[in-house]
Amino acid sequence: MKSERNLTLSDLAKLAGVSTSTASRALNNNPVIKLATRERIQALAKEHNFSINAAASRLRTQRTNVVAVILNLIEHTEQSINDPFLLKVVGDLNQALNDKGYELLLSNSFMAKDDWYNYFINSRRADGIIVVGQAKSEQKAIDAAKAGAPLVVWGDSNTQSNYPIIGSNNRLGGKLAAQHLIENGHTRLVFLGDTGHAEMNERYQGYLDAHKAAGLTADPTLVFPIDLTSQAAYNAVNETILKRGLHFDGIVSCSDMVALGALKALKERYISIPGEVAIVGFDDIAMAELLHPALTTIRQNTRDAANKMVEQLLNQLNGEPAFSDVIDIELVVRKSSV
Amino acid sequence: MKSERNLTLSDLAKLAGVSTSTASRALNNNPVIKLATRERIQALAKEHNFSINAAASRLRTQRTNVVAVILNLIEHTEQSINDPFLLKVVGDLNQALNDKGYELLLSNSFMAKDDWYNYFINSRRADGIIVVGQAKSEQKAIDAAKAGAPLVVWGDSNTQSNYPIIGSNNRLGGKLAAQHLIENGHTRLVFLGDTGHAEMNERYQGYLDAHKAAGLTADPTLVFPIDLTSQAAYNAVNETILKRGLHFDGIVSCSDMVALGALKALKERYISIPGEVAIVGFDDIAMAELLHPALTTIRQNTRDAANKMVEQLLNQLNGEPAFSDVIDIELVVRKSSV
DNA sequence: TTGAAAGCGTTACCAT
DNA sequence: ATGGTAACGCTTTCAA
Repeated sequence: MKSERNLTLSDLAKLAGVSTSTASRALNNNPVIKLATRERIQALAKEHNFSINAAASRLRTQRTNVVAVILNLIEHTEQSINDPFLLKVVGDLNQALNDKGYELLLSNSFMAKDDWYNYFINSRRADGIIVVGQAKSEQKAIDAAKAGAPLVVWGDSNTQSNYPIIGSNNRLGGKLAAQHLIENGHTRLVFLGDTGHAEMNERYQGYLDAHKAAGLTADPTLVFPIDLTSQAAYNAVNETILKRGLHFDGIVSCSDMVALGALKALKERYISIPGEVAIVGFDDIAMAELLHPALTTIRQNTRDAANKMVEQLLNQLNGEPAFSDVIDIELVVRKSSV
Repeated sequence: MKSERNLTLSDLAKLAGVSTSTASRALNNNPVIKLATRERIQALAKEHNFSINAAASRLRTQRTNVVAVILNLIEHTEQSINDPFLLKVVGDLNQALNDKGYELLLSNSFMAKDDWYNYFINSRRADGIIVVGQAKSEQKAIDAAKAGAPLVVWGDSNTQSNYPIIGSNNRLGGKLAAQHLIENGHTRLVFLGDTGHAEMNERYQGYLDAHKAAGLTADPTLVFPIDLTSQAAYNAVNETILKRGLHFDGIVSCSDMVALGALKALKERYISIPGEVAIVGFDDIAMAELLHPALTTIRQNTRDAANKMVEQLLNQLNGEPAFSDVIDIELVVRKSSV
């Protein structure tokens, strides 16, 4: 109930007839305390609904057991916050962090103060930072890492950086997507994505790899450097068809949401999929298999990625070296391409 | 840099040639301190990258300025974590909380320990709790509120409870959806949603209201009490058509994701939409307007809802009374129904 | 308008 | 195996 003053550790110790030190050790399962004593005190704590005061504990230990997760949204495209892929990553991170005894403080790049190191780490709000989404400018992450913030970024792991980056094998993903379309007889492939963005550029390189491997030359006018939103994709596909007619027969998209926008533009014009235009997405969000036609896509293993990000962050917290790493991806073939 | 010991408030005070008290007041913009002094010290803090130690501050003030947001997922349907609607709500809550100077600690009902009051409030991890998604059982919320946790729940605001519930006008939503279909000549309306769930039942009541208002009698065999997932909807629609043929001409869905599953089942059978079957969703997630056909739906104003939830939570934190409240909804007509 | 000092509740060092 | 005690860094009461 609200009224009764909160039990403190020393109150609990008194109830148990031991010192505060012993009570503290008992609750932390310190083996130096006799097992019987430990169990007795833990039971007493439960009985009295006692919880360690996290603020005091954090002040004393200088650790919070909290990790700040920053969604690095791209300015001016508020859409990206609606991308289901992000939620999946956040959900998996929450799971992975909880498994290791950490909690997740959610933030995003619009709201987080500029100085991530000071705001989260120096102020002891969190022990480390995980950034989801490599924006075009990574200055804040670079600064934070330079200041000494334990930090892991989701993004393109080939990028040179002073912090570990975990990400999918984007180049392979782009290659698998284009290769799949080429093998099914589509050769004029639109690339829907901004090659100025590190991850997207990797996918584009993979797209080029596939062309080269097939002895084809990619047409640079088929690259549409759009924002990562359905709306942008819809507009881009509409415009190019208006201007040049149906001058392509396949689309490699940088996300499933982007593919969705493209799909809509095509369907509105009664262009048959995959007959006239085949399309491949990226991410494999839940919705992909529910579209009509179901969307062929490159699945990113977010569970695995989340675990690896947390692992590399914990390495830093423990003073061990941490490294960038690549996550396997796989092509999931559905009706939009065959 | 990592090596240099952290500046404390008293260090900063020394640098400024004032007492710790003065420095503390200056950083908190306490008007009792001369403006010039305040500005001088704030500038000094910025210059030295000083940040108040949140742990110490929280211990001393007994406030965290953190709110725990718990995603109350329904066991056994892991899909719900993928519902984009949830991310939207979380994003808006983050925004609303930040506007009021609070941070968002993310949790979900699988991971949050059973005893929310103890874990979040008693332990001073957070000042209050916002629960998103009224599961069928609200026992944890009831217990937390009984224990004195400042608590607000997103759900059906008509439910009797010992805590404020903010939610959409679900009954009106259900009515608008059914009414819209009826007005467009559809009279055998499937209701896709579990009426054992408070919010869904309200929508169902609205669905019944619309029938009554039109002088129609709803057919109880058209109610499919499915889980809130696309897959469940897909299966339910497939099965009923297999068993009974196309014995309905409209669908009122309990979420856009559910509508998506239904849509897929219909399209696979080449049933024309909205010609043979018209369909209305619920939520208005970003994807709704991008489906083909674009999905008519009931828009939930999550921004407004987030602000109201935060408002009612702050009321409790300030010892003021807090109340349940209803959020306006609106019918958004698109191609899936006309 | 400013300063001194107590105290928030824990943990960990040093004793025993 | 357990206890005494200092210290973590801040805010706030009281005094000047």
